[in-house]
Amino acid sequence: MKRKITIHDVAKKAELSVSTVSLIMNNKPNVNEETRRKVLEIIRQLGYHPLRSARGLASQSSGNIGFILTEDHFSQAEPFYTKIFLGTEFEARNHNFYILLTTVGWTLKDQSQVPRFLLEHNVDGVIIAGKIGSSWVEYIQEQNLPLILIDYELARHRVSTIGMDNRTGINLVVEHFRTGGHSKIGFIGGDIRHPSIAERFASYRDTLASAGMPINSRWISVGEANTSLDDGYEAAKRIFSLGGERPTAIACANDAMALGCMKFLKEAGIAIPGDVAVSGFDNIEAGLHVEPRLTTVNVHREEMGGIAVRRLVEMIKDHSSVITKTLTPVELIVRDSCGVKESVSD
Amino acid sequence: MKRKITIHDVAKKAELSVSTVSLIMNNKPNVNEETRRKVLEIIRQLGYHPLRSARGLASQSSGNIGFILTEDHFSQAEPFYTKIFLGTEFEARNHNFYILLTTVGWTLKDQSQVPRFLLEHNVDGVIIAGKIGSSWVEYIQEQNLPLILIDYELARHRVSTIGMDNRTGINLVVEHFRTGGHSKIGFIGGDIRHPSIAERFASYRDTLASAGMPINSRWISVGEANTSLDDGYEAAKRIFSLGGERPTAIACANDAMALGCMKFLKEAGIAIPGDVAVSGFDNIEAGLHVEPRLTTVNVHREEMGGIAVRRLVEMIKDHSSVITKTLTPVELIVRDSCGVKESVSD
DNA sequence: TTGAAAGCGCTAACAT
DNA sequence: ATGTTAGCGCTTTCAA
Repeated sequence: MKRKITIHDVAKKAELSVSTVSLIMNNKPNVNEETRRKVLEIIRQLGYHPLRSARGLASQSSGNIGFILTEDHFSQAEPFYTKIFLGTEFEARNHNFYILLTTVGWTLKDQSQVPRFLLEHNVDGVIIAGKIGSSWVEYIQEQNLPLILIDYELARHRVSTIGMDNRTGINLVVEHFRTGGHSKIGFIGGDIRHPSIAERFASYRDTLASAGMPINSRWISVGEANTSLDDGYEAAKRIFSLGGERPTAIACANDAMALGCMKFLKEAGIAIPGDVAVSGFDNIEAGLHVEPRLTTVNVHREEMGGIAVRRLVEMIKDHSSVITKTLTPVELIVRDSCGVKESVSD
Repeated sequence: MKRKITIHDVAKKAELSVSTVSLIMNNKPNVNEETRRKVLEIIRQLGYHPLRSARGLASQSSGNIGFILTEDHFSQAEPFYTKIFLGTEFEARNHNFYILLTTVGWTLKDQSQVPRFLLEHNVDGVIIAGKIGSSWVEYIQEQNLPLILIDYELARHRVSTIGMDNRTGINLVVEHFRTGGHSKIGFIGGDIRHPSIAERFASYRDTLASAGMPINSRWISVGEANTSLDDGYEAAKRIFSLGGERPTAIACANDAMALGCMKFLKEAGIAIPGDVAVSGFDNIEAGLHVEPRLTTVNVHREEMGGIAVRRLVEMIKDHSSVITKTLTPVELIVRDSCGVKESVSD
């Protein structure tokens, strides 16, 4: 049984002390270049690799990043947050970190709910994706752990965030409708308490206002409990059950609700985009498969995860606690549900 | 600055030695019940939690499970393997393990390709999902690491696997077509070298044969390089470009290819299911959004991941190296693309 | 049933 | 620039 190769084996073969080898393993300065080269070569020959748990114990670091998602976000059919998670996994490799994933309840009620990776000091920093109770943010900050929020923010907390350019996204949509000849544009928002949704709604209003277009509250539905397909369906039903003038276009705050909206319109015999144009936000897979294909706003989900990891690794390494807010860009994707051809010029 | 609570703090407060506390932490026998209770209570009071890396170093175990995916499986648009991965994440929590994910190339070419978690002994076992080069299996087995394959197997290697009941799945599809009045049933297989696809193809032939139905090689396409939507499209084009009698139903070996097949048929002006019925396999999200909605076979992806973790944890804890092959059940999901209503009786 | 003590393999002060 | 050494916090023989 061949024993595992340790740092001592390397030191012995190099006729040096373990501390020198350790310095080299960790790319520390103050090492003779020749020595470094020699040791590196011996390490290669021996196939030496330091044991993660030994490094962890000695250096009080785990090499892991915790990723926290609320249970309902995790179990969503549409893998919006899953994509973000995979983006973190991918980027983490470039920094020699691994991601530990866990789901939690909405708020931190008692100690038994705390993820094991926090209790066992098995992560060096934490990423939280999506809307979550502030108690979690507070708990993690009390542990002095670097923290990043993705697609969420808490006004009353100093915490770095990665978001997306919601305002520009909806602005592009509404402008696209407007230049395509629409003047009666509605909005389906779902749960307006989510910061991203609120921004999208605000941008809808601002864009209409600055274009001098009418805002009709009967074309707007933002009071749903959530932002699911069913919420979109119900919202559309609400808007189109009202008498009076109807909108000719509906900007939905996400693709799921846009799909629900389309479902209702189809059932009601309202033609898309003939009678009513529809747009979404997020660019989920399903939007490609519906008939007509959904016009939407693309969000770079994997990249958001990647950026979060890069920022977090910075925070871990530099011990810097500068608060940053990063916005990732979005772009309009014109497909068939909006009935407006993309103009050649801008 | 309040120091971290260690096992010594617990021992001191309990007026016992650390070894006794350790025994209790690890649920070992030969401890006085009263002592155990007392210590447990003190642990609770102190809010003590052992440091993962310290346990790891002392016990030569990491508390992690490695999950390996080939790069192309990872980056697939349709999250088939992602679902399996999330299933492992979920189940791992029940066993106090975390999952470390990594992607690798098709074959293990040189040492620098080996995932860091293997080199650093940072996993206690490994799960591989999907088709992969045998060199990886060999490497991991050389390390004496417990290993499970999901949705793949290697005839020449002794390794435990988790699969799905491919034969029953296709059997249900073909029988459904047959009892619905179809007698000319084709098959689109894509990359027949994948064991799951091969089983589905075999089941297609067997079912037709035992029903005494004709097998027409011109209704079959199994020579594609892959199993993507495009492969399905090309396969359908091939089949329907041939002269002579055409099939009235096509069983596709997965949903992606079924979608591609439908795309071709639509473009060719062939009605679904009026002229040709289509079925898939896997039950991916997109099948719900196409028009007509896709009849398919449901596969319990998350559960496959969960079962893999349970088996692997057994292997880790018992040091048992019994080889098992587990099949998860599947079920037919009748929707609109097959034009056959589900019969009330069986 | 409990305790003493020797590591596990590495990092990081401190010394040279 | 390199070496010595004391831990990091836990598990695990072995002894009592």
